[in-house]
Amino acid sequence: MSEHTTIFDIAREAGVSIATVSRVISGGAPVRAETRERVLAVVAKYNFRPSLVATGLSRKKTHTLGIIIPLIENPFYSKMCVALQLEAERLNHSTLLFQVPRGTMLTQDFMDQLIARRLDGVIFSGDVTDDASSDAAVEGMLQLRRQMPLVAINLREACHGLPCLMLGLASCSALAIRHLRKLGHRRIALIGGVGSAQLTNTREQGYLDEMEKLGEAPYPMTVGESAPEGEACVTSLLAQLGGRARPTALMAFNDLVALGALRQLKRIGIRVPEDIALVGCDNQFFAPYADPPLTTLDLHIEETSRLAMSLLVSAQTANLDGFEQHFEPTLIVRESCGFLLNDRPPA
Amino acid sequence: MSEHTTIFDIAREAGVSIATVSRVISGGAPVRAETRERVLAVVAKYNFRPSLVATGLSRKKTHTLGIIIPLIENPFYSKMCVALQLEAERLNHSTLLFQVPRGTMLTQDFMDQLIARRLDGVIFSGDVTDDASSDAAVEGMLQLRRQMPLVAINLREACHGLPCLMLGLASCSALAIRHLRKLGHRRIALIGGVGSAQLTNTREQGYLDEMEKLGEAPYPMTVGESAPEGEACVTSLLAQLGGRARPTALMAFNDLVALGALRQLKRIGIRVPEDIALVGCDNQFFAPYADPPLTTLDLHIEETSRLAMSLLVSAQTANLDGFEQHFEPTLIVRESCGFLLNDRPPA
DNA sequence: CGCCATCTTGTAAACCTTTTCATCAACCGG
DNA sequence: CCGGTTGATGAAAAGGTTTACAAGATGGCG
Repeated sequence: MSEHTTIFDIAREAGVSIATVSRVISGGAPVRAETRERVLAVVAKYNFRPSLVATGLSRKKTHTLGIIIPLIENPFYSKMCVALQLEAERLNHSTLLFQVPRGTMLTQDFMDQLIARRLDGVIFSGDVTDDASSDAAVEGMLQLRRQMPLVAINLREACHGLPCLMLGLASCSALAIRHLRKLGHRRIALIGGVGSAQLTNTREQGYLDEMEKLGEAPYPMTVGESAPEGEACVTSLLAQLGGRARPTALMAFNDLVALGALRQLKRIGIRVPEDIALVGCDNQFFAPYADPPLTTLDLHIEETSRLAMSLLVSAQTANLDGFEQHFEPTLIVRESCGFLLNDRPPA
Repeated sequence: MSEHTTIFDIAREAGVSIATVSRVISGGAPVRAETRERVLAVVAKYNFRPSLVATGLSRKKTHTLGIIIPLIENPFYSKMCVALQLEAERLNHSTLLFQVPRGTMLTQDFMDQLIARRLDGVIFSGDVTDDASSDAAVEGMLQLRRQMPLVAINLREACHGLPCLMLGLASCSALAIRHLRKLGHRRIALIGGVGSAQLTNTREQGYLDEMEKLGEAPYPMTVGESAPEGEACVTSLLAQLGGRARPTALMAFNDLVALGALRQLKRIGIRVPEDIALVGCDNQFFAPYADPPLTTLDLHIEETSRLAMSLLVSAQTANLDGFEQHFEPTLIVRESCGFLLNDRPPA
């Protein structure tokens, strides 16, 4: 396309040196008022902006951040991505988007590419599937961090001083189960999950802990995080009951799984919440529109994401090693668990 | 962070000049086999990759593309974004994500920023709200195109030779209405929309045209594109009937609006599909999980997005002026419109 | 054996900024 | 009136790569 006007063009037309132009533009050093005006006029005339690739080279700051998530289409990550991008923009940075599917590890090639781009930092989010890829993921993050600031969202536990914001995944289960408990449920099953072997700060962990406190044996666990998988989960759960009484309440890994469960339950004639209670997770936009509207948990991703992003850009001057913060979910009560008489909202 | 190894380091250690290193890396020019091996060994040893900001400067190609959409959280754009990013990656490019809310025009500042980043191209998608911002958007795209390749997804009509992929938005309405017609409906209303004054290739246009062919007066139109707005739309539609018989079928602007409508209809005791048929649009992931599952239209966004992206990168060598392609939606029949007796799928 | 074409490699310019250092003028206090 | 600041500006280096051009070596051919 057309040639870009450079700082030389501006300098020539304004009758000054390029150093002076640079000074009036970046505004750091003193320039005589009259000179500044003259330069500014030419700058305005040509709508000149210094090439960010050139400034990137000389300043060693690209004003570009990376976002690494499994898949934008997952509404959980959509939310995160919206908040991250908007916050980055507010802080004068652009965001490069990368999707690396869950369970896929960060290849050396991928990381080299990030490094070659000289990003000012990177946000990494995405659970890990099993111990092998978990270790690989952590290894990858550590390697990346050696080259650029990194903050992780939703790491399971503090490790190697990686700056990290942890969503209260285990708390989700705890909150949900306590809620169900108050409504009189004891036979509670967890459906869906990511099938990881290491359980620290996962919904699985919270479920197991809370059931133990309750003195109830946990139900067999199933794997899945999408709506179709949610359907399969209830089928599979029901098939694995082996004589044990059917649960009176289901806790879904997320709202997607809950949606699938809802459909499958309906299909086989189990009513929600009359026959079985159901609680979702993530408070997705569609949760209020399920039938019945889903009781769910809000993980405050937007807030967390914003914080992660501002932390990341501050990391360019401050040291974030070992930074760590936990976020607690809040319960959103709708109708999928039924109500005690005095809890029922005014109709 | 740690200093990066540069081409100088490699050259020194391999005992050659930087030009030679560059040649073995980019592989264009002939290098003696033995020299190549020696350089490659050092490159491997340090895991060297040329800085993309430096190559960007000297080659005038950043291998970076921009994606401009209104809001990732909207599942329509999520889908698009997934496909765009993945395809770009496949073609060895990274994607910068920008969200500019619908109705907000591209500010000069924003565009200058894109230009300053020396992007290799940009994908623009996002309907426009009214004529003023539509003109502004077109103006913006034209200005951008003067500086870098651009392809638009879902422009309403060919204009000024902007390369453009058009989703068959009007066809959606036509397809939906013809389907409803076959099921015996004539009193059909459109709910939701973007409230634009210029109707070319919009669902509104298709609706109006098709109703005219049908010899039916169109129902008043409402505005909205989210689920909560969908609820409001049915309320507002019902309030504006003014004595006219209630429609027997509703066509929603998209699945989100349909979801909202479903909820509101249920609330006021109108059953779907028994009392009123409903068709959505976009075939979102949640459409099969609505109750009843939504009959909807698939716009083939993934395919379109992939094409848009590959077009964009090819645009760096080819001329795309005036390129234009239309995509036709396909109807996805589920249960929200009911069935003629012989159409009912096997239970 | 001399000349030309071919390979291989190095030097240096170009890409576009920022920033350090130097220069020069003006100004201040003594 | 002079040495020392201070302020404004330019020259040039640095940042990391690609590439046009030059140069040296090698081989073929007459």
